[in-house]
Amino acid sequence: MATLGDLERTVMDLLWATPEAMNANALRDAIAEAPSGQVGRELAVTTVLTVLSRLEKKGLVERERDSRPHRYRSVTSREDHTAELMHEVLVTAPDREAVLARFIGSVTEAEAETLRKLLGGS
Amino acid sequence: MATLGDLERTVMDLLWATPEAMNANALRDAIAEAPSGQVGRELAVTTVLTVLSRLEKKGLVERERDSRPHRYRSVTSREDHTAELMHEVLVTAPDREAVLARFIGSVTEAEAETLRKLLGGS
DNA sequence: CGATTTGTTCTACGATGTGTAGAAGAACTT
DNA sequence: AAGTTCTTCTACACATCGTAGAACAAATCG
Repeated sequence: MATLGDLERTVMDLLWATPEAMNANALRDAIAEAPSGQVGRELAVTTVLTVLSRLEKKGLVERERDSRPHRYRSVTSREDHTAELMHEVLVTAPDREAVLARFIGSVTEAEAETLRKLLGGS
Repeated sequence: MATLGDLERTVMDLLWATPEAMNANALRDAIAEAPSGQVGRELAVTTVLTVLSRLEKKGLVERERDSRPHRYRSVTSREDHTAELMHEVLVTAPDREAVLARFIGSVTEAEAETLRKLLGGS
């Protein structure tokens, strides 16, 4: 289960929020600009680069090696990634139907409505 | 996100599979008896106890302190726990509806059918 | 009750993951 | 070629987890 650290998470949030690829400096600045309510996140660029390398190794990020300040981009959308994670969690249990039953009880009515629509045909 | 280690996971699986509370020795033996395909898991009882304490601190396990060989029991069912985890994952994304849409695409037809039934009335 | 056995808690160490960043190396700009 | 800008290497501290011995507590047996 690919669980992310705080900084890794922050970086992914920024990359997910930005369609274009970003370089390490832009990320560094974005993190400094009150990204998630944190105060004083004046990180060294190398810190950001380290995290990006780790995220790349985890397959969450890919980089354009040709453009000189390398530019980084998330491999999947946040939604895809989250859905995939949810599925990974689901399949850890032998009785998936039972899990889904409990799960349904925890979503809001609006979400339930969405699910009904999505499940409509088939 | 409470992510479990391998041994922690093995212990939880055993506790989840057993309705009655178990003591550390019984768990130790159960782990030794080819619990998950592993070979040679001849653990010391203290190892099991340490893991149980950690699981207790994480709120996944509770113990009967009065019965002398303390007996341990999972606090929630595996299904509840898994569903809760799925929900935790879901709410990490701002656009939950989009996540659900992706998620639906990843479940089997049987599971989709279950969901339809569960969502039926409202 | 004192000794032995059984069970629990404390302490600890190695491995791995993560936040953090300096030092060293590579590449681009004049 | 020299300086500037980036990237990669190396490193360290801290947390988590697997693992278990040592120390301490409780029950049991003579």
